[in-house]
Amino acid sequence: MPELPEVEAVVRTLHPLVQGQRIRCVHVLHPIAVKPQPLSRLADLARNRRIQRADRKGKYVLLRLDRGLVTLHFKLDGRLVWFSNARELRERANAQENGVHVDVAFELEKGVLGFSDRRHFGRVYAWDRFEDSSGLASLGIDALSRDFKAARFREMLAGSKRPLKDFLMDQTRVAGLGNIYSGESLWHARLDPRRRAKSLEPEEARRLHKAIVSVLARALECCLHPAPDFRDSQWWFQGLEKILRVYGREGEPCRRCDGTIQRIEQGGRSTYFCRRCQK
DNA sequence: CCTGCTACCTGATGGC
DNA sequence: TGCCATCAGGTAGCAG
Repeated sequence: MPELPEVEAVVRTLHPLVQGQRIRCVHVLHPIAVKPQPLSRLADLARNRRIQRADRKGKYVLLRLDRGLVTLHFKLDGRLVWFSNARELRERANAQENGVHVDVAFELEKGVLGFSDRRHFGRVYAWDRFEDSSGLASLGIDALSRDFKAARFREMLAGSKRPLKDFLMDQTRVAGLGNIYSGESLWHARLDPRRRAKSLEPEEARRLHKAIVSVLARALECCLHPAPDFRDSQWWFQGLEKILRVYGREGEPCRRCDGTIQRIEQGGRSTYFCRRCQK
């Protein structure tokens, strides 16, 4: 489950399900999901703790406990699943029939929250304090937060010679954009992804800031309708295609000019853009 | 400090 | 059909 809007939608759905609940038991069904932390670390920290709230920073989901916190990162394919009770978890988790892949499960007073990632890139970690997680502690300004302001963004751009696409993907500067929405934002701002960040004129920087904010807002709306449903194993975000202007459209016509969408590689990832109108 | 590259995994898809 | 190559919405860790 990829970028910031998807994670935000998940957290908004998750929060009312778990707030105030005590974690009765933690099951690590696929130990790779907690590596490299010691196997017992998660259960030791989380068992019998109460979840004060579920929230989000960048693409991380946080379960803030009455002591310590749990972080979940979905990487490319991770997701949440929900079971009514421990019995349903036992019967269905990683079962042949009617089975659901589950890596880690938190048995709550009411319901069971599961973390699932067949690809095993995703991770679930336990921390005493927020700052102990280097990934979390190094995150930059959250792209959906009020602190993400045009003036500040312009200063950050001015301090980097990296290509715009790489700059936007860097979570230590602006947290939340990934491969899809960084490319979409650059298309909306009519900027060439290969341009050096510091080469932007003030007006271009403002345009990019505005594009990021509006792309994320539209994507979040889309992710909330319909809202995530952790009970439905088929559930996934619907209708994202209709808001995407360039992603995955190599060889197809640009939606703004007579150009054709190209695919290039940047930092080992695919970038889609229109050479004709993105300058 | 900054940057670029690779590894980490599994599954879907398309060409032959 | 089978086999192989390529691709996938992310980040940590490492070398230079």
